[in-house]
Amino acid sequence: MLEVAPLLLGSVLQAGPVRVRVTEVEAYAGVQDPGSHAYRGVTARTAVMFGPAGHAYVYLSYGMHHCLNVVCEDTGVAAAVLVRAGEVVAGESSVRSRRDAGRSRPHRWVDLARGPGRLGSALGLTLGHSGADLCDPSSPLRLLRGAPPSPAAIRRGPRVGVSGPGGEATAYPWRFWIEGEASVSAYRPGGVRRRAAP
DNA sequence: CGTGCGATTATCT
DNA sequence: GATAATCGCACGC
Repeated sequence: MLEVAPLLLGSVLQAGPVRVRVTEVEAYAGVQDPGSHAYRGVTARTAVMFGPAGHAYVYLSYGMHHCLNVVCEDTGVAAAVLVRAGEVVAGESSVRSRRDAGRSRPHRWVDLARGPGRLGSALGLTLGHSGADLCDPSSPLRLLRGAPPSPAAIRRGPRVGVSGPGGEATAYPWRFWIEGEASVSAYRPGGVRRRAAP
């Protein structure tokens, strides 16, 4: 799975007219990872994470954000990669009709899919997308190959937003992103954001 | 420019 | 009934 995560960088997600190039991902193991939804075993929600690789796991975060994971490993082994950010490369008008609705000022282009919740909104995800086969041409949500980034531009660091007393974020440095991408540059690359240097 | 908090609901105990 | 893999805005300096 840790081998698959960086390979997702640069690939393209497609939902209807919208296409998003992935620039940031985060890996989650299954029962041995306290930060994973699969940590407590199989439930109705997490069942797809125990299914075959190449399917989508979509969940609702904080009651309002739909976040997308790509299931890795084979049936019986829970592992997934959370897609944290990307850049809109097609269908921008469809994205703006959702993202800019009821807002006084439009988003900057790089903000349209920066962050897991925003990316889910950009793609128009719903819980109905959970379990979709990303490799099936008839699926509403697909994963296409894109130009891979330069291997030298790939960075790795602590995960974001993982709760737990032991600091699981630093225990598993499983966040991967493309250095120099505008859609990730503001996302505390390398871990904690520093204040101005002394 | 940095920090703090409210929104809103599926899911699990 | 509590919790959560977040976001956007308000406010204080």
